[in-house]
Amino acid sequence: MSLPHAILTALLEKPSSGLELTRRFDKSIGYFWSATHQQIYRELGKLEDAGLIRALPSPQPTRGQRKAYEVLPAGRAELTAWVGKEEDPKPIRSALLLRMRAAAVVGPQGLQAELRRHLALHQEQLAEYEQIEERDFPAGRDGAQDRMRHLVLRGGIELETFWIGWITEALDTMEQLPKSPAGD
Amino acid sequence: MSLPHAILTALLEKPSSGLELTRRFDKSIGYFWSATHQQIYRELGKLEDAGLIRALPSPQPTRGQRKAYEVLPAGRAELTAWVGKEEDPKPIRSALLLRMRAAAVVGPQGLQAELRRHLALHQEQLAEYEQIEERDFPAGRDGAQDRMRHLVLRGGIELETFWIGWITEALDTMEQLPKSPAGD
DNA sequence: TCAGACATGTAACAAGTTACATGATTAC
DNA sequence: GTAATCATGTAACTTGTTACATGTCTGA
Repeated sequence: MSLPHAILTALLEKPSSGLELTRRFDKSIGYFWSATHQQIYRELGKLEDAGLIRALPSPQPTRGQRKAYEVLPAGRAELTAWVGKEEDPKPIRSALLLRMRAAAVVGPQGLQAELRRHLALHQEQLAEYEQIEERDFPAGRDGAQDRMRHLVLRGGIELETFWIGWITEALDTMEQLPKSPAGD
Repeated sequence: MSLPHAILTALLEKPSSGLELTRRFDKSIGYFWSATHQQIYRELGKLEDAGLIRALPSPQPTRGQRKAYEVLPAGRAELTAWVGKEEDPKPIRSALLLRMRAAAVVGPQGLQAELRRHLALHQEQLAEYEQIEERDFPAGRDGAQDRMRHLVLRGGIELETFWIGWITEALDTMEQLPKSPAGD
């Protein structure tokens, strides 16, 4: 149940239309909560019905015409309550770790190439985050908002760093393995 | 599309019934791919229909009576193909990072307590993994299977370590913050 | 015999994904 | 006027979650 809260956060930062939100989810917000435009439109509808947001008054908001939303007090209250709510961390779901386990059973054919490909992707992502860090969080700026947003970015950076480390470790290990598939 | 492959892996390691699988998902496999018994039964049905697994011959497998499955050659082939297939990493979805970003907008009320709670949970999980590591991967054992399964566990350990580090960092930062909510 | 554990399953729903449909605006 | 882009939306489907229903087996 986090998508509505992601949208509320984004709209509080800046009232936007569905497509603008989609674009912002492709960038910053989507770095830790991704969503497609279909999900976003569906959720905007629900949030509006629930009275948490409203469409900004505009000419005639028909199909094809831009419709921007802003957060209502009830929406801000809902988000505020959610920030401190007890909610257990969801168990990890990593297809890559799963594939490694499967490889232990049926042999690693092809997995090394995949690992190398993922390594490159994570390195790219890390580079992107580090660029954002340099640009948006130079030493010195330290308002409360800045620090918290910097923490979020640090999370992304450290996660990518973890993956790069693990994949490197995995590749090292697998290179030392005999070529034949692991038999039971 | 990983649940079927998680099940195939588990069944190759050891033919099992639905409930046994559920138990194994609560432990080892579920550490990186969780599933409830309802998901598992549904998926077992599909895999059987697809001819990838079959029920082991048994008395009369009616409702309420144990029904064990084993993997057929087609199932092993499917899993083998999947291990090396190109499949991009899924974007991260972290409610905790999202809550931090929301806190930057509506203020951090309650978030610190949540962070402390999560910190404790992650520390517990890490301790559990480290116990498993000691028990199952003592220095010396180094078959190909062992090494790959050890890598998977290392992934879990390093991920928990990442979270512990990040949350600690976050708590440090937030303790230095002024008490008032972050205004826009 | 009946309580409790074991075991499989249904149903309804929520969330996420994929493909496509429709209308408005702009630039040529 | 028509192609490209902007913008909102529907529909169908898959995956994951929650609550509950049903049958079997074991031991007190």
